[in-house]
Amino acid sequence: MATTIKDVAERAQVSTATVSYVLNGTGSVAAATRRRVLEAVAALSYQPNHAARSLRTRSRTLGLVLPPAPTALADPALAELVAGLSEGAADGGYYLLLAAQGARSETELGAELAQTGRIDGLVLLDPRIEDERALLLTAAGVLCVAAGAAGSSLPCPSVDLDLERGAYDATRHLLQLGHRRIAMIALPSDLVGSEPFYQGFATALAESGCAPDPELVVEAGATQEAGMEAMEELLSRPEPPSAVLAASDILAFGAMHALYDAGLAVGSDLALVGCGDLPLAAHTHPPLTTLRVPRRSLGVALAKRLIALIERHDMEPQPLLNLGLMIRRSSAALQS
Amino acid sequence: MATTIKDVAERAQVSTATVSYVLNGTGSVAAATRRRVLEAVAALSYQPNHAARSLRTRSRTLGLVLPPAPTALADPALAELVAGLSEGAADGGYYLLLAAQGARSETELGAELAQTGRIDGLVLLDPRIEDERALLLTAAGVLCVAAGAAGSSLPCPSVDLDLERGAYDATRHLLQLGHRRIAMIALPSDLVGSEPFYQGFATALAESGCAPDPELVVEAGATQEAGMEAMEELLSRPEPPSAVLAASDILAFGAMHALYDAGLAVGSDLALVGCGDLPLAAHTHPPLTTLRVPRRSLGVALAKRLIALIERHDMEPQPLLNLGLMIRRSSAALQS
DNA sequence: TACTCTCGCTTAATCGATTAAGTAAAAGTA
DNA sequence: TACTTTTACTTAATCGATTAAGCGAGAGTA
Repeated sequence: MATTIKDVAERAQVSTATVSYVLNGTGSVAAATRRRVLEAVAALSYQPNHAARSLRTRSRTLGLVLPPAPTALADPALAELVAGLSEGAADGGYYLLLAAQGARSETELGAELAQTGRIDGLVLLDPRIEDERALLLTAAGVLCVAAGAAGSSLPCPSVDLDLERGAYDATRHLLQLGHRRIAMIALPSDLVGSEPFYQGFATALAESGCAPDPELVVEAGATQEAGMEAMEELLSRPEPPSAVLAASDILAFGAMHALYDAGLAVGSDLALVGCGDLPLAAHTHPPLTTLRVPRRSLGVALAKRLIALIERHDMEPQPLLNLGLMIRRSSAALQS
Repeated sequence: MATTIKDVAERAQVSTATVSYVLNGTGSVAAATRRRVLEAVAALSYQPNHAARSLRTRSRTLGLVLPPAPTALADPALAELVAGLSEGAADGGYYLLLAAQGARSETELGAELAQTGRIDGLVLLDPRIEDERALLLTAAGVLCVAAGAAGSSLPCPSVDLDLERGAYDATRHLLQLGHRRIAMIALPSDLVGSEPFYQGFATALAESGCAPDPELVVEAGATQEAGMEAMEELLSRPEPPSAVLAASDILAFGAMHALYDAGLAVGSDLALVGCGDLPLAAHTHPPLTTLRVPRRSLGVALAKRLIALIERHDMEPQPLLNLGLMIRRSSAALQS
């Protein structure tokens, strides 16, 4: 039998209410009594029952709905984020509940988890502009935070990456290497991150006097195949680029593939920069220059933001998380 | 306000007990009444409160303690397994609770989660021989399953990979390519998987008449560095191997590094086979021949096994999960 | 002195489900 | 017919915590 608050109360010669007051720091308890209670707690190694507690209060659990079948390559990103989430949750005395999205939509699942009191709040990944999930869940009273991008008008708080600055830095890097015809392979434009990323790219170009050529900006999907096709498209331009910024590593991997097929050497013939710094990025040939996303920190920050929302703490607005440019051999100085 | 069983009872003109009987399929309820209840449930889109339910019964939650700071490279493996776990949990009406291991040991955390009724059972990864966690937790009455290897004498059930067969197949593959001096880089020998893996290796060699040379079997750690050092050691032998079987992809990556440093071409100068089929394995140069571990299925099977244990279902012993040999360019026919 | 507060506790209601025990009516049995 | 049994429910106890309400005793105030 697990020890209950009753056992503790008996041993400490007080009522269960007093034990609860001591443990929660509510109520007023004499120092001597408090000590007796704490001794009893320690002696019995008492841990309050979760169900009983959350029947009256919160469940102290954050939720995350896993994408139906994560692309193998995308996994490390998720894993790191999840690790961060559960770390941030733990710091605040929370746990992380993972739900596999089966037949039901993320929205339905999230709503159910919240309504049954299993979770106190939900983390939304890859938010989109006018994100339907965020709208419906927030309307249903489910607390949410999104892993977003600054300036997005989501109905819920978000923790934001400075994608604009990241793209700016990456583009500056290419400019400094002497490139002028710089292309961009973009993610679907309805992802909240797409706009700021493009902005950073465009700003850097504008500053150096070369306006972005619409011919050299291709919106792709999110898969490696999409990156490959986008690269092929860029290569078929009358004046192909000498450098390419891809909005994700996955897209960059696809682009590398297309370049390989075209007999072009990444690095020397064409500079390529990705975004994400997946583990794979350091191991391609040549290793991929890319923007490192602090995924673990992002996870931690998301958890903390959500907990603050749940507990109605005020929270100073969080700074944008910076992406660091990892310079590797896929981006080299312009030849010829 | 969330709708409760009381609301449903009122609307269906029955007592809350009847509603509970209908929903749980216990008790005997007239068809007409059952229909009225189900209608009310649907009309109010009622979902039983989790805390209240698990106060009387189980929490329908499986637990997993995350390693403190997962190696970046090892992550994709974990991610896929976790996806499988939560899928398997969902199939059985369970969810997956993730706990970040902070200062406290996995054993302590697991015991707490179980004792507070947050989880009904725990999944143990990378079990070792005489695994302390499994021993202590099982002794404390915490239900566990381990991702193990056949024949291991863990105090809890496990779902097993056929590592012996996998290593056998991989070694056969190398033998068929004409290799005779085949080395093995092993994982720490206290992991339950190490012994069967070596057995498979040794059996294949014995069958073809060449006994394993103790000089060519190196026990390494689990990191890439360990793999690199092990490979260096093998290369320093008077008669170095022409082929190497590494017990994990990570070790193989390290080995590739060492080979690269030694100026040897993987594939042509020396054949290399890994185990795990991490996403990275298909993208190394040359791509790594490796044993694919069905991580998702393993996760699903672990969840199902644990749920059976929790619900005291008898379960026919599960077959070993097979590893498939993914033949890539790192293993080629013996030169000269 | 008489009154009001505050302190330190206890009693008991409560959260929302499950389930043992009880009961009236219908069905089966002798 | 008179009984047992089964069916289809209801009532109320229960899980283990939190917390509002209550209550003496001692301190503070007029």
